[in-house]
Amino acid sequence: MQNDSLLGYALLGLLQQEPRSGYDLRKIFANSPMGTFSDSPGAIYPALQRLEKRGLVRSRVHESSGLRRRRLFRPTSSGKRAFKTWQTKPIIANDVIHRVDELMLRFSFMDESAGAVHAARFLKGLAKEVAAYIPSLRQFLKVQGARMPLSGRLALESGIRSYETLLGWTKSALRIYARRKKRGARK
Amino acid sequence: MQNDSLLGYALLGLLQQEPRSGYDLRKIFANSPMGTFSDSPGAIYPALQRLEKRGLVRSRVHESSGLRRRRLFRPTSSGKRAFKTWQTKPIIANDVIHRVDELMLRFSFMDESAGAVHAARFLKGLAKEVAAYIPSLRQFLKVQGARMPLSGRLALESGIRSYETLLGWTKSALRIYARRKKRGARK
DNA sequence: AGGTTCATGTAACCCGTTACATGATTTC
DNA sequence: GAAATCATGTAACGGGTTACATGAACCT
Repeated sequence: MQNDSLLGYALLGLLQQEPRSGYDLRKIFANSPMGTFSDSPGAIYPALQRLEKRGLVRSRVHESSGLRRRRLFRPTSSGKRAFKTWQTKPIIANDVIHRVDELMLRFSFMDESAGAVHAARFLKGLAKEVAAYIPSLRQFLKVQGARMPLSGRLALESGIRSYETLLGWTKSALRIYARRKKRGARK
Repeated sequence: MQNDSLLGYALLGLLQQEPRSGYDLRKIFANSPMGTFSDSPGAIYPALQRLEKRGLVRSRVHESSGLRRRRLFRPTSSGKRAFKTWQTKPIIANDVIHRVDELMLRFSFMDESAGAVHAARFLKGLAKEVAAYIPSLRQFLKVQGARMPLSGRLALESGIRSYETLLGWTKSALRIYARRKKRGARK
């Protein structure tokens, strides 16, 4: 089933690396730059319950002697499928305008769950959409800039720069995948 | 009387430029790169009602002959005060980690509602916090990079680049305010 | 006269935030 | 034996999304 929050996908992605408990996941969000996700129990435990209810993960309580009881979650095959579907769906213009965070999350787990071919395809699609969006921002700045206050203009300029940076990143990332592919083929 | 969503502040900021209707505001969100806000009526009209209930804006129905009836909103003095307080509060580390969008929104309306002095102060504070955050991301990449998949590493690299771009932007924006101040003084 | 745009709203649903609660285990 | 940390949860609240509803004015 569709209808999962970003947090749900982040959890699914992390659980695909290895089985983890809710507490493990909270620590990851608290101690790593991974997304901007909340490490609060009120977000994570309900999200795990929803994933389980939808059949995307299953869990088992571990009571290793001497250790605290932990409920370990792992994705089901249906969960893996749903994740990959979400991850590899084509990039549309609106993703670049309104959902850059989601795009980066999708890419973060690309190697592990979809492979290098999908990673390269993703980067190409992203580069295309970003390259298409930047001129429209420039155009807006050119047309509307005069009647905007300085700080507004500068804020827009900041947005443009950040998309330019993103575009540059996709290109350098693509080069890395290309190099890797060549080396792999040579071996 | 705190507790306002980002959308609430965006609306307050726009209403400070000139009185507008809900429909005006929707069009702005639909047709400008302003934030990533929703232009859906289900978001905007309730948000305006909340602002009015909290005394931050007031509204009046206009029935100019021959025109459609429009409800025009404008900020109250208490609304202006609340906006400026939010806008000029000191920048903390967590803002840079979790709330860059909010920071840019605060800055967008800086000239109009707080003035150039506050704008420069804001940029200095932002530069300081961003400059402090970047090394910790680099450190994380250095320590954890080896055990991360390529796509994860690249995603993190993208985040670092975007903070570097933001830092560069704050500096160039600061130069602009400095220049402007000098020119103003010379006059 | 009929379709489009203007303009304002409401209701169900989902989910994140904040705060609270509970108990076990480790640490000093 | 007290405090901190581990570990899992729940409940109230706020607010955004989606979808639906309504009617007036404008266009052809």
